[in-house]
Amino acid sequence: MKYWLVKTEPDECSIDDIAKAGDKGMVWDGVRNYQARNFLRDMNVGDHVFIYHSSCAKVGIVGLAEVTEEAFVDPLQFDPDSPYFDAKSNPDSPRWSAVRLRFKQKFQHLLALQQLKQMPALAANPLVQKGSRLSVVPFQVKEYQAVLQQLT
DNA sequence: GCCAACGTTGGC
DNA sequence: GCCAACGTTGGC
Repeated sequence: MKYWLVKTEPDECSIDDIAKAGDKGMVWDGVRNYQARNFLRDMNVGDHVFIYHSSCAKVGIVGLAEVTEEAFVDPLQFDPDSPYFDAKSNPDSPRWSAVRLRFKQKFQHLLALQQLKQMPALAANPLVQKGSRLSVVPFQVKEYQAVLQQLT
């Protein structure tokens, strides 16, 4: 099993929205960065995924989800009405992928970016590095465990 | 709203 | 292949 973190703007899709989606989970689409896409494609069913709220008042890790469907073609890239439409994506070899995520839990407290930056276990993680804009971030087992420990 | 840092595009 | 210009991300 692998561990990840995905960023989301709570105005668009918050941890509560993921919770509301229930057991069917929700399609995690709209990723338009190659490095992030490649990480999406590395996800396997059962992997754990931290949910991180970005571009908002309370930035940080808010909950946990799991992968319920491995990478498939992101439909929005072929939808001209979508902000995620990509005219240059070839249907014979689609550029962008999506996964399906299902809610596991919402943490009682936010683990703020400020706190994450102070954790030695996360020092090497792209999430806390200056200028990093990666929206899908891999977590090492020890990084994952350190986050969970910080939450208890 | 500001702006630093980054990724992508496209001319050459 | 270089690199300037541009658009986007995301913390503050």
